[in-house]
Amino acid sequence: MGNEIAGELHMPAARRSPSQSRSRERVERILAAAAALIAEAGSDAMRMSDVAARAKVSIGSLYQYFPDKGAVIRTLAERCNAQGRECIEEGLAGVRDIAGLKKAFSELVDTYYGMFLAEPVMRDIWSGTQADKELRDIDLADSRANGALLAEVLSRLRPDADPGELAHSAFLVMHLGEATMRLAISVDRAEGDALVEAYKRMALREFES
Amino acid sequence: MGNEIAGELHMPAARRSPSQSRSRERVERILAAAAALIAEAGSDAMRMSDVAARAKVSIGSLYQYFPDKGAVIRTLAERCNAQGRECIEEGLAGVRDIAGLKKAFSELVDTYYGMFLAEPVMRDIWSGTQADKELRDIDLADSRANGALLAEVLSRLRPDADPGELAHSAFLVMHLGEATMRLAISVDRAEGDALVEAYKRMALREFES
DNA sequence: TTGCAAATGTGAGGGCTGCTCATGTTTATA
DNA sequence: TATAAACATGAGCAGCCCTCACATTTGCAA
Repeated sequence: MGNEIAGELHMPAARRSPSQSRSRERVERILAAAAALIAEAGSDAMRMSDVAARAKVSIGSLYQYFPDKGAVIRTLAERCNAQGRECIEEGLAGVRDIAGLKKAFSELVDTYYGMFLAEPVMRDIWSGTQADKELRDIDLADSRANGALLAEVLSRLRPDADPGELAHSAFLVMHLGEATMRLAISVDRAEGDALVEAYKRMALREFES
Repeated sequence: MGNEIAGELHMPAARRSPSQSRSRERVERILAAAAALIAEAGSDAMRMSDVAARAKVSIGSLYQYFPDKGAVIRTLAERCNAQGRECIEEGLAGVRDIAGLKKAFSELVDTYYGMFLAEPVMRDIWSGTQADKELRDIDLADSRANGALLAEVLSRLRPDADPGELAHSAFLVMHLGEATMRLAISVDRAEGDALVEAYKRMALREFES
């Protein structure tokens, strides 16, 4: 509440801002330990005491940099999102026409799907435990940001269309993309692939007309 | 694990099957108390001790009918789903052509949206805490069941189309419908309405061609 | 009605986990 | 080298889910 300290790169909910390089390293060790534990057994089974132990840090230290367990997970989540956003920005960068957008979007979906399949942390955080309201807010902000990127391209390619409607459409397409990923990794691989393909068809059609 | 007792109407995870009418009443009181507490502060803040107190039942009794906290929530969730499924079955019953399907689907989406907006329990369970893996499985089964209803109608109206593809498409449309509802109630009303409209356009287009 | 077994009800307390805080240690600065 | 501020530590507190040994009620046969 009364924290006036400015957030650094993906250190949103820090209780004490690490000003010495030693503690920067500590924070990284904590996050690495948390990621490893989540990859092993999921964020629900992750115990704060285990995180501290694996990071070779006392629980007290842990709580000096993260106000609670959720904050650790949220920090990891935001790093995942930042990585994803970078992909999207890159992918949409050179788009010149609708055909190009379709191609770029299609490839982006595949890339994202691959990331969801390969990254246990990403899978756990987004497909799994969303108990935290703040995590859902982060998810929402992510969809919004990604939707804005898409909407920008779309409104450039279709200047005659209503910008507001375009924005809603782009937001929804991005959000439903995430939902599709979550669904796809919850079922067997073959069905997941088919569902992702079905999503692509739906989304691409949205770019036409 | 070793429970051979058959599940009754929406009593899936019961530890002891209520054979006396008195205990039926008790179970209903427990569920009503849980629903009320969820409506007030969300399932995350719901304490088992509070549920027992409000239902005028001891905690021990509570745990005779529900193996754990998740089971209470899941039972409530399945009741919601059953209610929703009934709506969908009714809505799709008289459909004779694609135009009729579009109209029925559009109305169904509005009905569902209204339910999400009005029912705090539904909102909490589906948009909120999905910490439980088994809850997500219930969600998935629900989408699948609803998707099957839609796929049946679709394959009747378009006998030439590939049934497998149709099934995937219907499953996805239903699941993304839920995702859209969750999204819509997370933002302000005006934007939520617009997003639901955008979803409808996307979904209806899926029924054509 | 009475007596007995099975079903049902009870709530103090066990166990686990997130988190705090009083105390000790290291670092930066003069 | 002295002093203050930043940083580190881990025993223990608080709170919650759930169990279990014991009490009560119900169904039913004698």
